[in-house]
Amino acid sequence: MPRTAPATARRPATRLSPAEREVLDFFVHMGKYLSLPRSVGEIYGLLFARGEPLTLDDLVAQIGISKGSASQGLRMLRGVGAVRTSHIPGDRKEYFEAETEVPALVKGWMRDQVSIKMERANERLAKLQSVVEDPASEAPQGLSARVERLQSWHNKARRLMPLVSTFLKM
Amino acid sequence: MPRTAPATARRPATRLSPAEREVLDFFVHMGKYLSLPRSVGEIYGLLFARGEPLTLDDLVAQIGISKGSASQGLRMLRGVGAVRTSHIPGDRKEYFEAETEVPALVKGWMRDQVSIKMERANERLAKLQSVVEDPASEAPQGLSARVERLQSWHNKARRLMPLVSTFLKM
DNA sequence: CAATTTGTTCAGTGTTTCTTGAATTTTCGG
DNA sequence: CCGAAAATTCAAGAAACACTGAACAAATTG
Repeated sequence: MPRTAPATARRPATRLSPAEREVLDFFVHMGKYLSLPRSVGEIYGLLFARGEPLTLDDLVAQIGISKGSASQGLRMLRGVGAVRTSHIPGDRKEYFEAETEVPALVKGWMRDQVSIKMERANERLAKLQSVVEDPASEAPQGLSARVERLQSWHNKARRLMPLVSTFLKM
Repeated sequence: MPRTAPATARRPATRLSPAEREVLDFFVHMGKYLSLPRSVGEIYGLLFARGEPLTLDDLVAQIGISKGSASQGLRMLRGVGAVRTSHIPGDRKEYFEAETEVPALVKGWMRDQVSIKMERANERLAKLQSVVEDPASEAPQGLSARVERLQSWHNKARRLMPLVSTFLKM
């Protein structure tokens, strides 16, 4: 019976310690809750585990992902402030380090994920409201009122955000 | 004669009013923020727009999705409390109605999405902590402290949840 | 209890999203 | 500036996810 490789074959990463494996795994799973690709969780996980700056090539070699994934994942992580970069004089490489301060992470996440989406939601809601109120749109009975209620709750949620931010930074 | 449909054919939904279309669209987009499949946004959208109970077949016909999708989407929506069911005496059909009260929606979402994930995260974190503290796991310098900090922030977030709930129900 | 209507399940298929790796661009030490 | 090293881009392939539709199960009715 020909032994077919399992569909979920893992890549040949250089050895990580059990503790490091566990950290990667942890962040991969947490990342799933935020719909982040596996590679992003792995990258942040390794940087978090090590606690010291690593180069892109380090990440590629140790995790066993492609340079492309590493590059894109790092850009994303830098974008939300989860990863910082630094340089060593006389060394051309870029060094990446995990931001492990939760308040900083929350701040970046609020800014880049939550606020933008709130803004978008607000625009869409305004558009919806105007369409619904146009008689030509043939809105069903009572829809206008329901949409209005949605709007008021949306505003409430917006007012809540700063509170959450404050709380998590205490 | 075998009529072949184009691969990306849109489904032939029966006519929805412009207002209804807009509502579907709105919830499809909001659903994306929560990684919900399009069909779920459409189903909730139509129920929200109409504001009255509809049958599964109504949804299938009006939105233009398959019975399978409708059934699964409705189960999910019922699961989080976004849709209620009812019956009409002497009618075999099941009727579905949107829960439009935001406090009720928040409650269901908290219970089914947030709390469960917090619980899972907590378990994983505990496991991570125990692995990291085991000398055999060869944890890098300082990792143990970082994980501990993570734990304390997690607890903080848990304490925040009831606050958010309360605020949104005011 | 057979016929009919309603709702569910799930294997197959289509679509979206992620990853890879080679080509390309950028960077900086010499 | 030049050349090699570092990083990015992106087309193609792989994997994950959603949708369909037909088979099935459950419920109701004549």
